[in-house]
Amino acid sequence: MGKKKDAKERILNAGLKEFSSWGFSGTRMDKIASRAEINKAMLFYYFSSKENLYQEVLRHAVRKILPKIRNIILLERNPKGFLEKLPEIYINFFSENQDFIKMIAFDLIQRTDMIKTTFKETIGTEFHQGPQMVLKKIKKWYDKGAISESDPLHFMINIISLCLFAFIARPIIETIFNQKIGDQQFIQKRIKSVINLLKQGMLK
Amino acid sequence: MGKKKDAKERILNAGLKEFSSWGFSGTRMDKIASRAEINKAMLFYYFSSKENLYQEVLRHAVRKILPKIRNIILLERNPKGFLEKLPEIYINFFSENQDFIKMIAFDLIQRTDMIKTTFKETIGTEFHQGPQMVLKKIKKWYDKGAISESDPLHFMINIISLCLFAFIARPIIETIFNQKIGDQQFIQKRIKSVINLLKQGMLK
Amino acid sequence: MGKKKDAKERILNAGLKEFSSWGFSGTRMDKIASRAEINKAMLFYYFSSKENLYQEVLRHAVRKILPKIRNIILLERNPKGFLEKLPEIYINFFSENQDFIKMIAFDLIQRTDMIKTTFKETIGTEFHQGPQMVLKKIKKWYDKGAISESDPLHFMINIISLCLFAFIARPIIETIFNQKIGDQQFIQKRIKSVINLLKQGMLK
Amino acid sequence: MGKKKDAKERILNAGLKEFSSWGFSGTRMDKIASRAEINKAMLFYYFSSKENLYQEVLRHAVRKILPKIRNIILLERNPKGFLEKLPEIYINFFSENQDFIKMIAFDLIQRTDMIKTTFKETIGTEFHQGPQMVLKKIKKWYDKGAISESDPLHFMINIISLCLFAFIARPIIETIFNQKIGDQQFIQKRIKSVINLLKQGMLK
DNA sequence: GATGAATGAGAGTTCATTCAT
DNA sequence: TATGAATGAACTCTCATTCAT
Repeated sequence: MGKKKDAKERILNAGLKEFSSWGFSGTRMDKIASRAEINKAMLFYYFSSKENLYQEVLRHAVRKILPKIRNIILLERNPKGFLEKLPEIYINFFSENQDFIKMIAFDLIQRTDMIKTTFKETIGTEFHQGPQMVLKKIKKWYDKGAISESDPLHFMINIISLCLFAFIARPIIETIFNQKIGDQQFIQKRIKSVINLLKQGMLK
Repeated sequence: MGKKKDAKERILNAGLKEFSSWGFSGTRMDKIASRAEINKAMLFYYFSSKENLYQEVLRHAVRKILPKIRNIILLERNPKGFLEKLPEIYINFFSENQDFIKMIAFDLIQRTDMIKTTFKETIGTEFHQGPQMVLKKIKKWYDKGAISESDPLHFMINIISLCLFAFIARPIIETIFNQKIGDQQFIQKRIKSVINLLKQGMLK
Repeated sequence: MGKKKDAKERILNAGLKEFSSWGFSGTRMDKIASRAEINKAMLFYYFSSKENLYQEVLRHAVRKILPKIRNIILLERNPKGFLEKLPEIYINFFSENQDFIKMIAFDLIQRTDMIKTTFKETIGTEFHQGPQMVLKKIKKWYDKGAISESDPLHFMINIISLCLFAFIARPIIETIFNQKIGDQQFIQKRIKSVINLLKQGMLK
Repeated sequence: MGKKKDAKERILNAGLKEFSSWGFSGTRMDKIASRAEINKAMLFYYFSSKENLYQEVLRHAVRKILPKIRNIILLERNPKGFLEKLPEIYINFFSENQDFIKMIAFDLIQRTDMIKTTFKETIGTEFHQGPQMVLKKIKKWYDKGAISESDPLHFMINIISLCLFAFIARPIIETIFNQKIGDQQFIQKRIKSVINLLKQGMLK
């Protein structure tokens, strides 16, 4: 019984690695199979098609990640705490789950509809009306005069942009500014810089 | 008006459109050919391989874009002006050149080395020591007490993240927050939000 | 009776037929496939490329043939027997393996290095120091005054030329001298003529 | 006027080099063009197709060669002179015209009918009934008891085999016997060996 | 569940040949 | 004559998918 679950899990992990490295069309079923140490035909036995495997991998990853994010977003009641805690959690999380980020990034660029659906599904079951509630909460903060950004959407976009973008663009940043970005060091600095900017820039 | 000489240019444009939509392996040479209204064999006549065409498209795009960006970065002497002008120029530029952004994004995720090379080449000839000079300038601003971010690199990353990320992540933002992002409207708001955040958050 | 295991063998045979008829570039993978009664993709499944298939066919043929030749060459101890037996064996062998001859001939003319390598490999494992020993043996015959040709290399070249060349040049001979060469009849005469010439011409 | 003839001649020479190196299907029109320092379209202007160019090259070469050969064959009246002179002339000639030999060899293996035709044509106009007369002459020698080979055809095949084969098979001989064949040295030895063998082996 | 062999549709690439000028 | 661009058919090779065992 253990072996079976193993196989599916191994395939999903292998799929994540491959899809995140090569994108959908760049990924080869052979490579997933050999990475998962499984016969190629078994991929189809378990997941019936590349398309479907892709979606399952995405779903699997999204499902693993969303819960970790929603709590902070939903529970934190005051903006200062929000802006102090979110970046740390996000940045650490992203830096530890770069495969996942890459896969989503690929998907965002290319297959708009699929990730929309996947998120909707997962949000639907996991999140309920989370996002709307977050926006409402932020709106209230603004109405109370606690923050300076009037549009809750841009409030969130600002946060996410600052936390996430560096991980996608790192190679180009390294090239342009000719600076090797050391892992841990960079991440700690990034967290501090983002928190400072957000607090000074959006709190009143 | 040289229909003939056009061919190369037409191929490069078609290539940009296709590669930016489908990534490297997802792109079909047939589609590039028909988009460029040209016989498929001509692609190979001019560019000898898909790989090479891809690189040329990237190079072509980078070469077209870098010059437009460098002036503002290099010329502006005071941080307030810098933070007021850059976001507008960047965001407008990105929103008008989404193909290019997508293509670079694809490449960033997947083929780190190639884009590094391409940028180095182009920066080498176009930019000279621009990036280093920018970092020095920012450092000086900090030393004079004009800005609050001590690390020039993160100063720049903050700016670029806020300007660029929204264009990549738009579909997911639309989904999560269930809001259709109207083009012009969104862009104008984005510019304002970013400028506010940056000025309030990083100027002293 | 293993239809499956046959596949590789069938491909090698079909490859020999086609390559020997059309040369490397003249040969079509489709034709090999259909001659082997196999899906075209299987060629690549088993042999990965045309180039590689070609080499395997060559290797396969060389490996099949060398052993049959070496025994006579190595075992025969006196020159009279040598010159009487060799031509018969060679000529019969060549006439029954014309595909192989043609393929090697093609290769000789065109791709010198490859066949060198293939022979070296096969000789290395099958033949050990056979050729050198043969030359030494012939040298001894000359030293004892048993043969008139002082150079062992030309001794061997003479034999091989007389046995092999007619099979390559048959069409041109037929044309020039306007004589249809009947198979069995021609071969028997050829054997006799060669043996006579060699014995009378090189034995003392 | 000079330039024009130049072009055709240059193409024919380039064609000989290429066809003799790569065979018919292995030869690329592009390479012939660039070797002849001429635009590719001009090949077709002058020779209308690859097939036709090939035949012209063959014809051109055959026409250049046959006359040089026929005189000795036809004029020499006694077998001793015949067997002494022919090998030297043949071997020298072959060693100086290896391209031609290779091209014919390719053709022999592959496109039997074409070279038959080409030879017939050229023999028809240049040679008249030469070959038949040679065979008759040899027959007479045998009837007079001057030679030991009763079949004139094999008499000729023996000569040609010994003179020509070494030039085709040189690479394989070098490999098998692990001996580098020095050009001039080898040729002189070859001539001597062949003459000795033929005289001792076929003269009475 | 598991495997190696098989398949068909299509991808990138090549090449002789032709066109426009 | 001469050239660079253009074309279409064919070729090698790939890959998701299925079959037989």
